[in-house]
Amino acid sequence: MLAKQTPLTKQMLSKLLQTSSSKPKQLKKIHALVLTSGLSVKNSLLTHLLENLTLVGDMCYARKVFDEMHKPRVFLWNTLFKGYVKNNLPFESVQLYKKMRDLDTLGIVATELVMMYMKFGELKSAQFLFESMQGKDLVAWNAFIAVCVQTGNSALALECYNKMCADDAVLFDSFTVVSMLSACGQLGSLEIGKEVYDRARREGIDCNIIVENARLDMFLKCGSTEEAMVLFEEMEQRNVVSWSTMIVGYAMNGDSDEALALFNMMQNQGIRPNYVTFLGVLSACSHAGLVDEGKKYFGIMARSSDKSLEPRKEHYACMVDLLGRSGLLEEAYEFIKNMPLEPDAGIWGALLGACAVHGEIKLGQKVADVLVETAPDIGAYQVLLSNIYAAAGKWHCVDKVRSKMRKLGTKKVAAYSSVEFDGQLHYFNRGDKSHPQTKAIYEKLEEVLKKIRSMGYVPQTGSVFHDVETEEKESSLSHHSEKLAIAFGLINGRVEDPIRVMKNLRTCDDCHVFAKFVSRVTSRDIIMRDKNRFHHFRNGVCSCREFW
DNA sequence: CTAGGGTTAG
Repeated sequence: MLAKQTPLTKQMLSKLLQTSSSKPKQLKKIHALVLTSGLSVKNSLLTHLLENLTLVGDMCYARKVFDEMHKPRVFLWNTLFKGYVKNNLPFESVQLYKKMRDLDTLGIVATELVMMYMKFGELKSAQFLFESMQGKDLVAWNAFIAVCVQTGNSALALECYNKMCADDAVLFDSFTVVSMLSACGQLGSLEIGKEVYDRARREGIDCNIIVENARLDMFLKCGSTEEAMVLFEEMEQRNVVSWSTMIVGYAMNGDSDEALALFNMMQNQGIRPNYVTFLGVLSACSHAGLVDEGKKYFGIMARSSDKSLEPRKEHYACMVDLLGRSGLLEEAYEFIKNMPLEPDAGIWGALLGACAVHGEIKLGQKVADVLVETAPDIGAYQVLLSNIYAAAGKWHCVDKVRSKMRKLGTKKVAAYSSVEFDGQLHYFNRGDKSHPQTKAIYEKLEEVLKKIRSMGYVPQTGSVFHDVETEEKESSLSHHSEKLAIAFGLINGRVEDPIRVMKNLRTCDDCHVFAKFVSRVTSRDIIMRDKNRFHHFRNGVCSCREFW
């Protein structure tokens, strides 16, 4: 009764729409109320309704409401698109996109949508939409390339860059260059990275500090600390990102002394370190086993009056890594238990990694149990646990972990290595026979194995995690992806150039020993990047000094 | 009312 007599006001409707968020039926009722209220229906009033409908997933009704709107603004299109993304309806969104095609808001919304798909892990949808976009402008191309790199799809970014270069309608700019240098760093593609940069120079693109920082990072991620240092010294300006890039890069390349020296120089020059800088410093300590120094720097952060330098989860993970790697497993465990932040999978993962390095079964098991709860979908942790069991010869436990993984559908990431040659990346899996030079590669491998065996190389069968006979273990080991990659490098590269091998996972003991021997008998430098760090092999010695 | 792209770390 009362409701009928009380005139419905905009404020009331707006309130109503804001508070009722989760019941589709209620939302439809309110919509009816809006339509019959006689109030002039403004888009702003319908915005909440649209948002709520997309939240509850009633996209059909959301579309109906949207179609009733008068000249919807960009953000309203966006709301609907976001709804489609969230409810995983790529085809509807493309349909909507086609409708939008005649309007001038086209590019902006579609670009944002493509990025959103990528960030949701919907690679196929993102590609589908991106390719359906007609007359893409520079920003659209750049956005796609950038988001590819950000989501770890650098190979796709490279592909896209080539397509963009082939398209006469767009020219690239410094944004493109930065993303591409970043992509080349990820891929370990030194030649292509240089090519991109040289082309930018030729075409008169303004190579500002961001471009140079990206190039610096590219050199370091490709293991070329020499070129990075030359560039760093030549740079007209250096900001905190330049310094941090150097510190992080040198730490990753195993030169902790240089990393810490850079940190001191930076402070002497009055550049304030930020939290990323400290991540580099801590990781430098970690890779060199400098426990006391690491604690010192962590203490500096914790005591700093600068709020932005308060240790974050990543710093705690670094400390766990530092303690654990140095064999202080119990201390690392206590450190986690006492930390003021909620430990995440990355922190527990660091401890599990350390348990694996030191063959610590009991603690490893405990940590793995925690990780099954917090990150059941990350196969790497289960693999670590199973490796710990395997190293101790507890094969029935290995089987248990494996069958559990099978039951949960947890996937292992397959190991692969790559080597760049002649501006082209060559990929190898374990036991790979797909490369056109397969025959020559395996012959080279045999030849080298024979030579280094006579010099005392013994396969480290301890790093085979299957319960098989020794002979089988050796043959399984000898075809690891990094060995194939090294053999490929021996055949193809110039003798004076190092062989740069990029591996997606941690390398094994045997491949590490193998690379040392090979660097000695062939007099070639081998630079190997694994998931954690670089190993620079020269004349039978590795830069890591056996601590990794 | 605003609203698409870039560097270090994860």
